Amino acid sequence: MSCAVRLRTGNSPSSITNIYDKLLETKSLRHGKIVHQHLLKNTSHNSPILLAKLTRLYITCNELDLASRVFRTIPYPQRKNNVVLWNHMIRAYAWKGPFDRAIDLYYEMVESGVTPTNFTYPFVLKACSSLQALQDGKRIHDHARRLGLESDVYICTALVDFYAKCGCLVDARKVFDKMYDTDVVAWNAMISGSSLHGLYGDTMRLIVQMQEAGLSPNSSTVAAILPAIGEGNQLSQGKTVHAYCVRRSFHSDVVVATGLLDMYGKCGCLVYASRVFDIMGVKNEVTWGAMIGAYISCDFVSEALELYNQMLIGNGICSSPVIIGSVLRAWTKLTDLSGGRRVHGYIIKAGFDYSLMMGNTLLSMYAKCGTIEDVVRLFDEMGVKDSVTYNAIISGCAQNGKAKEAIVIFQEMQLSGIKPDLATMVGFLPACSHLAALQHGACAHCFSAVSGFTTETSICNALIDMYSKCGKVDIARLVFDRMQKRDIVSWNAMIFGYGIHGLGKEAILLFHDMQIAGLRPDDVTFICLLYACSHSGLVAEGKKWFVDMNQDFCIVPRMEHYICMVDLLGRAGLLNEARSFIERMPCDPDVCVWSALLSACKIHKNIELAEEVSNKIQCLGPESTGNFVILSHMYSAAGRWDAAANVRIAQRDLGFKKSPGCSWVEINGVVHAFVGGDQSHPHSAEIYRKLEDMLIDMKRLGYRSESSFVFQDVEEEEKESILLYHSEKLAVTFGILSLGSDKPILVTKNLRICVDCHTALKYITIITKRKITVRDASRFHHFRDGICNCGDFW
DNA sequence: ATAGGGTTAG
Repeated sequence: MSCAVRLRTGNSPSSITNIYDKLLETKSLRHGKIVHQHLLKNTSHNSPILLAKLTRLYITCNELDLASRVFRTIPYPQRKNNVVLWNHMIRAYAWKGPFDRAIDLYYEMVESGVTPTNFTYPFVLKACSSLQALQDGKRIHDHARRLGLESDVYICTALVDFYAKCGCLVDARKVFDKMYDTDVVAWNAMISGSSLHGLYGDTMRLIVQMQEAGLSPNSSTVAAILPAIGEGNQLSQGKTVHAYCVRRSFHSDVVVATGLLDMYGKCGCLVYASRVFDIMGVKNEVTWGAMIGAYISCDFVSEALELYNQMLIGNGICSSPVIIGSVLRAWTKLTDLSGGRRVHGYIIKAGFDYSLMMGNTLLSMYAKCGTIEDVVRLFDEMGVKDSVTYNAIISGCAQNGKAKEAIVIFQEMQLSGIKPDLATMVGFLPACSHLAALQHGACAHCFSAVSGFTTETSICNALIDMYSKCGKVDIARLVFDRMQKRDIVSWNAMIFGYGIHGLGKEAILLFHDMQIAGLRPDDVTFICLLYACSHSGLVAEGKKWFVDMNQDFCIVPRMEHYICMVDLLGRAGLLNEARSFIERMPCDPDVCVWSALLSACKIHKNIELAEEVSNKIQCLGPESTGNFVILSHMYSAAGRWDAAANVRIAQRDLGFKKSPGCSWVEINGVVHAFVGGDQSHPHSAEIYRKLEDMLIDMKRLGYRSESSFVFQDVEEEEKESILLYHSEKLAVTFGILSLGSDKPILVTKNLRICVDCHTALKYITIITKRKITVRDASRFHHFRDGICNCGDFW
C-alpha cells in the first residue's frame, strides 16, 4: 500500500483522518509507525480518537514505550474519560512489566479523577503480586472495597493471589473464604502462594480440601505444588503426583514434566529425574536448567558441567542467567576457584544483567572457595544488597577461619538496616564458636530468641555447638533439653560437646538416650562418640563401639573413624596395638592416621616409633606442618639437638612454615589475640610484669619450667623466658588483669597447648584462686585448684 | 517449571 504517497496530496484534514483510521485498522506495526510519524509532523491532524487508536495498536504490538508516549499526548479531558484505555495500559504493564509502571499508572489514574472499574483491579493487583508490593496492594484492596467491588470473582482471585504471593496467607485465606464461588484458579492462587513460601504441610492440606470441594487439580496446580514437594523432600508424595499426572495426561506438558524432574532432583532421586528428562519430547531452556540443577543437587557435579556443554553445543540452547547461576554453583561445590573465575569473566563478557541474585551467587562462590579478598571486593562493588548477601559473606568468613571478620561484618549488617534473619544467625554462631567469643554468642542467642528463631532446630543446633565450644557445656545441655524437636545434628553436636570437655561418660549416656528417642546414629555420631571416648580414656568402650558401629549399625568405617581409633589407642599408651590396628586397616591409611599415632608417640615419649611413623608420613607427602613440629619437639626433649635441627631444616626446605601459636581471650565483647613473645598489645608492659611476679610465686610452690621442650639449644635461663611468654600465658595473664577476681578465664589457642603452659596454668589456678579454661585445637582443659580435668595427656 | 544464604565431623 502506497499510503505515504497518498498522504502527501493536500487532502482535507477529515479525509486524512479517514486514511489514518484505515491504516490503524490493519493492526500492522509498520503502518502504525507511519501514522505516528505523520502525526508528529502535522499536529493539526491529531484527534483524540486517532491517538487512542494508535495507543491501542502499540499495546497490541507490545510496544509499551511507544504506547505510553502516545497515550500522554491525548488531551486531558479525553484521556480522563477513556477508562478502557487506562485499563489496557495497566494490563499491558501488569503482564509484561515493568510492573511498577502498572502501579504508577493506577495511582495517576485515580489522582486525575478517573474511577477505576472492575477490570482495573485484577491487573493492578497482578502487578503488586509480581513485585510483592504489600503496602500498595493493601491500599488498592481498600480502594476496591470502597467502590463496592469486593464480591467480584476476578478481583477476589487477584486478591488471593496477591496476598498469598506476599506471604500473607492469613489475609489470602480471609478473602478466599468469603468468595461465593471458588474455581480452580482461585484454589491455585491459594495453593501456589503457600507452595512458594515453602509451606509443604499447608500446601498438601489445601490440595485435599480442593478435592473435597469437588474440584480436580489441573496442570497449573501440579506445577505449583511440585517445588514444595521437592523442597520438603517428600519423594513418595512426589511419585503419587507423578502418577496423577500420567492418569490426566499432564506429563507431556513441558511445564509439568520440568517440575517433575526438578522435584526428583531435589528429592535426591537422580535416576528418575534423568528418566523424565530423557523421554521428554519438548525441552526448553528451563528444562535444561532444571536437569543441570538436579545433577548438582545430587553431587554429580562434573556430569552437570558436561550436560551444560551438551546443551550449548548440540542443542542450540543458550545460557541464561539462571543456568549460569547453576554452573557457578557447580564450581563452588568443586571449590574450584579458577573455574568460578572463568564463569565470572563469561558473565561480564556476555553482558548478563548483574542482578542481586547473580551477585549473591558469585559472592557465595568466592566465599566458599576461600578468597576473602575477592569476596570483600565484590561485596563493596554490589550496589544493592540483601540479607542473603550478608549471610553469604558472614558464613563464608566463618567457614574460612576469618571469624573476627565475620563478627565485624555482622555488626556492619546491623548498621546497614538489613535485619539479620534465621540463616544469618545460623551462619554467624559458628564464628562465635570458633573464637570462643561467649559474649557475642550469648548476644546472638538473645537476638535469636527475641526474633522468634529459637523454636527452630537449626538455630538450637548452632547454639549447642557455640555454648559447648565457649566452655559452657551445661548451657549447651539446657538448650538441648528445651528443644521442641531434635534432629541427628542436635544429638551429634551435644555428644561432641561432651567429648571436647572430656566428659566421655555423659557422651555415652546421651548416645543411649538418642537410641531410646528413636534416632538412628549416623557416621558422624560415631566420630563424635569415638572422639569422646578417646579424650576420656575410655578405651574398652571405644573399641566396643567401633565394632558395633559396623556390625549393628551397618556403618562402614571411614578414615575419620580410623583416626579416632588410632588416637584412642595411642593416647592410652597402647602404641603397638595402635600400630597393628593401622596395619590391619582394609584401606590405605592417610597422613592424618599416621599423625594421630605420631602425637601419641610424643605423649608417651617413644622416639623409635616416632621416627618410623615420621618416615611413613614423609613418603605420603607431609601435608601439614604439625608432624615436623612433633618430631622436632621430641628430639629436642631428648636433647638430640642435631636431629631436631635436621627436621627443621627438612621442614624449611620442603616449604612448610610453622603456623604461629596464637591465643585469644574475649574481654567485654572484644577479642584480644596474642602470639608468643607478643609486645604489640597496649597493656604489654603490665602483662609481662604480672607474669614475672607470678613466676616467683609459682617457683615457691615447686614449679620448674619444662625447659626440655624449648627447641633451640639455648641457656636454661633463656629457655625459661621463651616459655614464659608463650601466647596462652600472655592471654591468661591479660584475663587475670582485666576481669574481676571472681571471674573464670577462658582462653582459646589455635594449636595444642604446650606442656609447660599446661603445668604453669595449674600453679596459676592455685596462686590466683581462679578457674582457668583453655580450649586448644584438640579439646577443653579445665584447670581448678592445681589440676586439669584432661588427666595430663592430650 | 530452572539460579543465591544456614547447624554436627582429627
